[in-house]
Amino acid sequence: MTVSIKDIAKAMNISYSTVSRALNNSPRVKLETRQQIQQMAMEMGYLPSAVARSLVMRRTNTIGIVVTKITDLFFAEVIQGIEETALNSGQNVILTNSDGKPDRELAAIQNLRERRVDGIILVAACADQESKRRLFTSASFETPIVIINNVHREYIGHSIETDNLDGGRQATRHLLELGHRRIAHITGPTSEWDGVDRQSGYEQALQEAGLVVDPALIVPGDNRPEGGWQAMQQLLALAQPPTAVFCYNDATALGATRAVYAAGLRIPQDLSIVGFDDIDLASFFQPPLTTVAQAKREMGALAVQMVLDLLNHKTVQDCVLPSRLVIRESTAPPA
Amino acid sequence: MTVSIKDIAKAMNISYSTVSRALNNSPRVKLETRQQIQQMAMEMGYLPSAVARSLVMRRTNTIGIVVTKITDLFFAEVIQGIEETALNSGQNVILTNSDGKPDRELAAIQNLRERRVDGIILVAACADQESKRRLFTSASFETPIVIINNVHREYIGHSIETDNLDGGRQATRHLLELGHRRIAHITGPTSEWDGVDRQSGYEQALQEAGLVVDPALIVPGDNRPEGGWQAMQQLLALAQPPTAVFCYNDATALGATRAVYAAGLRIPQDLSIVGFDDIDLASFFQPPLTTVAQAKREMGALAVQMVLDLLNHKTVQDCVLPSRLVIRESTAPPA
DNA sequence: TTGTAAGCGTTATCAA
DNA sequence: TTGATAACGCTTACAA
Repeated sequence: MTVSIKDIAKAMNISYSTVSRALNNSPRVKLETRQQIQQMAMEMGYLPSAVARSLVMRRTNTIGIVVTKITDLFFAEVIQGIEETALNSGQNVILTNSDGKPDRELAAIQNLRERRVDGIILVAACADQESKRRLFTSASFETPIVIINNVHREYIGHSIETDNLDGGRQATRHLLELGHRRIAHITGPTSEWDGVDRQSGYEQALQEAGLVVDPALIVPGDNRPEGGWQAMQQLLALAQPPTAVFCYNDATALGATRAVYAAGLRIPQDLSIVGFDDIDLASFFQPPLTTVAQAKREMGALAVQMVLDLLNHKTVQDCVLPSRLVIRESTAPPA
Repeated sequence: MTVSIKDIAKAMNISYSTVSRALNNSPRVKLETRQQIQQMAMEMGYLPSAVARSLVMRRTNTIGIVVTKITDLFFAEVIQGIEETALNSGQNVILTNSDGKPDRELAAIQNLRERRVDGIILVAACADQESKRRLFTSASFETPIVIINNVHREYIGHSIETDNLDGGRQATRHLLELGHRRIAHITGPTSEWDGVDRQSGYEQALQEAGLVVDPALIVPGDNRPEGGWQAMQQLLALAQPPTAVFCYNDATALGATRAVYAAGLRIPQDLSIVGFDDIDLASFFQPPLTTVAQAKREMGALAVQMVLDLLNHKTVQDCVLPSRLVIRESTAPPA
């Protein structure tokens, strides 16, 4: 039922190569017939087959994205950046979600490769190191892959990251400058490097200030509100609870906030909170959240550029983007 | 450079049809050679070409999704539902984002069709009626399309919706039962039918209660926090401000909440707020948001099932899912 | 300006 | 159990 160029050719009694040319607006076919063919194609409801075309062209003009968690607003905003510049470069974008499952991530990458996408962008890889290595050796050279965030240390390749260490430092320094001395940290999953770096930044800032890092004040979260909520409850139950908390990300901060209010305390009067990411929603939190902004759109744009460069065999460099503290109303001097 | 079955055949000095069979684990090739071939394929870093396969199979085993706004958490959660059941049915999923732009939506659909996906799910279509009609006539029958939410009235086809009217009614009745009499409504974009229905539900509930609908209490939002924030400011500036507000969705409610706090008022003591969607984050809002839940995952699951049925030429029915009021802490009797 | 034919990487139908 | 060979729907030399 699907109409092909052969059908059009048959209907018009011409060769199908002419139809192909006409449809591609080649000057090598007389303007008149070209228009007739296009007209006919339209009438017959012709829809070119990208799969046939890709097969012969050996190019799909699409970039595949694998995102770790589609419900994470930080990722969603990065993706918008990717799409924007990809579309402007004439590349289509298809997205797949691994839902934080390493095996699904690997399967998704494999799938995209089988589809012969021109390049792949991993928005926060979650697969383990070993699988990752296999990814970048073996059949690797075929499809350029660039990773945004959460790059494993050993991997030297094509990656874009925020300066997480400095971000963690900025957040913590801000709290120190406000006069806080008991500053807690709710971490992300320990398997993720960005979280490790943020925590290091936190520890560095404390040490700079001559404070000792108190392990009791470092509590694991899960990068979702649930984890922040639980972690904060744990912190509030401490004999000597913190007066400020630096959270792995904004979602964690939201959960932490909830726990604080539920305990009958106020923010920032009784407790200050800092997040990370600066998702669009953060300025609408109650109170508006002080947080460390990542250059989300830029990350996406850069990643696309990197894929494109790789495709053209240009050399590319790993890239670390600066983070930036955004002070809003969730932080204040201790009571 | 990419190795194909022909390369493997050549390397092993056998015909490539045998290779093909072996790789598909056909019993029609001797176990021993089968294993040898698979071994060799692995060593040579063979990665099958989905595009070549799709061309001959005339099946891609993938469902395409077009989502209106990837940063809308409601959509993100629906998508999770889609992926879950699609993957369980052996279908891959590729996602594209129209970012609320009708032309991008249309382009995305066209693109998915050219890729010959087996079916398309529109998560909240945004294109205008006329384009939509064209979509469902002309080349329409090729690719089954089902729409989740925001279905145009004229379109009778394959769609899944929440009972928005009843949802709006439930939300408003809840406020009425608490004793509110001046209840405002912050709408979604007026171009979207789900919003129209929610508003109708709101008006019906008021009328049931013998109240007149005051146009001054109906203010447009934009289905994002920004819109809710602005609308709420407008409402608070009224000579006689409302004591309760029903918002088009949770994001709007978040913005509205912010405006209330910024004005120095409390929720729910001074003003009650109800949202719509029940995104995962809603229970972490401050205060936890009373809202109308949509069956997000079920919608996704149902949509996939519908696509699959359509593919198998079964008849399917439009489907309206019930909505459910979730009472949390953002609503209380008026002061 | 148009047509013929090869080839892209598979699957599938025949024969052998 | 294996091998030729014809599709699938397109692009693109090369001929005419």
